[in-house]
Amino acid sequence: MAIFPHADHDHQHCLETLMVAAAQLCDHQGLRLTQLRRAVLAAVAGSHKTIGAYQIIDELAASGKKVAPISVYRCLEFLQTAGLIHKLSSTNGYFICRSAFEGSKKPCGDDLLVLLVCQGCGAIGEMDGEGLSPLVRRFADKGEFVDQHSQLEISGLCRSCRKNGPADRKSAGAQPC
Amino acid sequence: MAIFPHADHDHQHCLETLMVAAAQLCDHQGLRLTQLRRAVLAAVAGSHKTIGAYQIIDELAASGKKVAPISVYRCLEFLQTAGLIHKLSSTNGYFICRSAFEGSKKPCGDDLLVLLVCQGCGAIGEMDGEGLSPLVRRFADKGEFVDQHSQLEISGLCRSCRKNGPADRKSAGAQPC
DNA sequence: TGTAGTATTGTAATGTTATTACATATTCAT
DNA sequence: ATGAATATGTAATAACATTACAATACTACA
Repeated sequence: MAIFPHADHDHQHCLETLMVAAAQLCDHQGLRLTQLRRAVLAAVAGSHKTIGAYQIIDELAASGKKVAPISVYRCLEFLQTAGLIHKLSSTNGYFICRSAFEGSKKPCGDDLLVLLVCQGCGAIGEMDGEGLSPLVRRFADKGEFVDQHSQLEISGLCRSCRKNGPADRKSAGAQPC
Repeated sequence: MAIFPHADHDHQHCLETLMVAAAQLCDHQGLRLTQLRRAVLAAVAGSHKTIGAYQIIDELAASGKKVAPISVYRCLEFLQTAGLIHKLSSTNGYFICRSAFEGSKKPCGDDLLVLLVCQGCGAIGEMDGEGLSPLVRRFADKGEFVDQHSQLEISGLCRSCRKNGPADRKSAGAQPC
């Protein structure tokens, strides 16, 4: 899969892969992927962009399921711990872990994330942090610091937003990018 | 200056250096460091940790100056643009730019930040991102992405928090670390 | 199977962070 | 002085997140 999926990719397929992988992953870890958690996961997995907690609430409400904020936050925390989703702290948005989307059976350690964040369409490209790890350790050493978790957020423009120009970008909310 | 200043360093000196440097810097850039902006800057500069917008409001109120949230946010945005402060997105906290604390006369480009964030005492160590820049470009290239701004947040424990152990850390709010 | 213990979800209220919209006041250049 | 631009004030509200406690649903094991 490309780091930024094409606008016309088969997202239904992404979703199916994810749900199967998530079930397996939770099973192996002895975690319970309940109905509510599944619903929240599906909402987050609706696109390759971030989604806010209250947007999730709205989506669930739209499909007839009324859930309180706290319930959604509890699910989000569970899913983060399980390694199925991540949080983009600069926007308080949640998004699916790439390795989960790709059907990985192993939980994604989130101790080193590298994220490309498109300012045009909001798409998130998650990359493996190869090469970054030693650098992080070097930074930490310099500060006599012991690192536990790192996140590199790179903001910019993805290919299609660069091509389409600023005019097109604003309306990009609907497309998967 | 060490990346994490010692608990017993002369913080008054930090403050004075900062205020002089800030005035010069704004002057050179044709920016107006008004009284309100100065007050907000001073509040942020009260420590080498992050401070929340509403904490700033409280501090100003305590010294007799009642300010609305929006005013503080406007100042914070100004100060960020001027390169005097940064925001730690994972905690929505604001902190003084290291180069401003050190009296630099040039605005700090904030297109590449490397931050050590101590989970014990909340101190922020800002490092120059030497060595990271090419890596960021490599990550971006891989995703056919054009990067504009990057922030690497490294969470962990600073030296003194590691030494003092968990018991001591909770109460660390008062000391400059 | 019953039951105790753990995990999950529900309910209600509230806390925290940030923005919109519009009015007023201050500063700058001429 | 005056108009334009910049900065701040006022009020309301939006957006994000948590606390405290009650009820329900699973799991293990006698």
